[in-house]
Amino acid sequence: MTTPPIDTKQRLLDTAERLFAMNGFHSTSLRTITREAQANLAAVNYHFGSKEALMEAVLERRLGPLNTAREERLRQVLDEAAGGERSPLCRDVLRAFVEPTLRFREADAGARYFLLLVGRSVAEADSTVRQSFLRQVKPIFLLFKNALQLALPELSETILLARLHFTIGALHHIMCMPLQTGIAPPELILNCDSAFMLELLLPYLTAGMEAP
Amino acid sequence: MTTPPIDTKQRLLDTAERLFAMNGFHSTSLRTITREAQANLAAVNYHFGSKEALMEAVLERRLGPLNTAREERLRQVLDEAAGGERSPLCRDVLRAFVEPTLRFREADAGARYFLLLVGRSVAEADSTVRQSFLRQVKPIFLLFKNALQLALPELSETILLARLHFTIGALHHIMCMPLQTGIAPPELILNCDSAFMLELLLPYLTAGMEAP
DNA sequence: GTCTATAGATTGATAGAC
DNA sequence: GTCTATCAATCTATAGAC
Repeated sequence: MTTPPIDTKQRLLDTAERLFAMNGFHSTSLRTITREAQANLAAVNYHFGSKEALMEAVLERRLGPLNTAREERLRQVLDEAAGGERSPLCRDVLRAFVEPTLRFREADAGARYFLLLVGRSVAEADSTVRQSFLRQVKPIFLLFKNALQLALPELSETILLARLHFTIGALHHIMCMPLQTGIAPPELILNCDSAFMLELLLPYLTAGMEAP
Repeated sequence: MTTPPIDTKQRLLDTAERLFAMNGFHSTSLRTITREAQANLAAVNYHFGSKEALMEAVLERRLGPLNTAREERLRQVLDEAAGGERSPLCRDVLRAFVEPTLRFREADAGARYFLLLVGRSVAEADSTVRQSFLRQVKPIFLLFKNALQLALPELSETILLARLHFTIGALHHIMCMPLQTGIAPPELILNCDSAFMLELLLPYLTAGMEAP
């Protein structure tokens, strides 16, 4: 066979994921993507319809499974707590969000690029890209907001929402920084393993969320 | 006089600040900037030399004064503590960073756009823009890192650096979200006042930083 | 300093052969 | 599905008149 190891559509997704994450949506041209994916310039429009549809597909491919994993972990936590009628622990709820993310990060090299892309997509200035991302995370966001309200019933909704946003911000920021030069500490660079990162994140996020 | 109320250079800075913040560096063309600033297309290259130099100037104009204010507040905190030989309080160090930022936010409408731009610049995919921003915040970052090491001598440098990054992430995220639709809570939107925001931020950040 | 005009390059998208 | 060729629109930057 002279066909490449994986099909064109997959190669386009992998390449676009990496390039969008590293250089941004607007700075990455279809020419660059198709060249590096060893595909024809017209391939993106044939397989996806447009550059924006390609970005949407890049997000969807990984966000689907990741959010499913988060949802299942959260359900476990809630079931264990609601079997009795106790509230879930804040730390367990946070772990149900963070741990699948970090575990996901170790799946393959592309996943790491993807998380970099996610970290950047919230702050993305282009409204098409940002809205596409927000649309895909809104359901899981609301699920965790509700779980946290069970864990911390004494907090007003305003304070809880604000703290959830701080949490998301901290998490996304740390997924962005590792690939960057300069300010980021070497221990947090690309090769940092998930267990270590989780040990750094969980105490900080839990303490912040439970602050008086 | 038929000359406009403020000179062209200022109008270009104001307009670029707003458009870069709202739509991003790459999605904002010199044509759009000069049109909205009621200046000629060639004006940017005459006054600044290039589009990138314009961005650099936009960042410099506000980051200079803001960082000076942060530095002075930090010096006060350190002086009060070191006059005796006590360590500064973590909360006071954090407040020295956050409060000038929020106060700055109320100065004028442009400042609010600027903080949105700052929130986006850390995660910016374009390396020129990101590097330009990081270069301008690195000194103040190191100053606060040192102050926090005085406040929390029991933390290892790795943990402290990680937590400082989480803090920066939470702060920048919340400066980005307010102008966005969808997920952000209405209370955190554009019109949220600084005192309220400070009351939300400080307990969260302090608790996270001081976590066991 | 401000303007017009344009160079020079790059972009996303598509038509049509194979 | 893949390819070539190309369109039409965009962009930054600059040269040169006023």
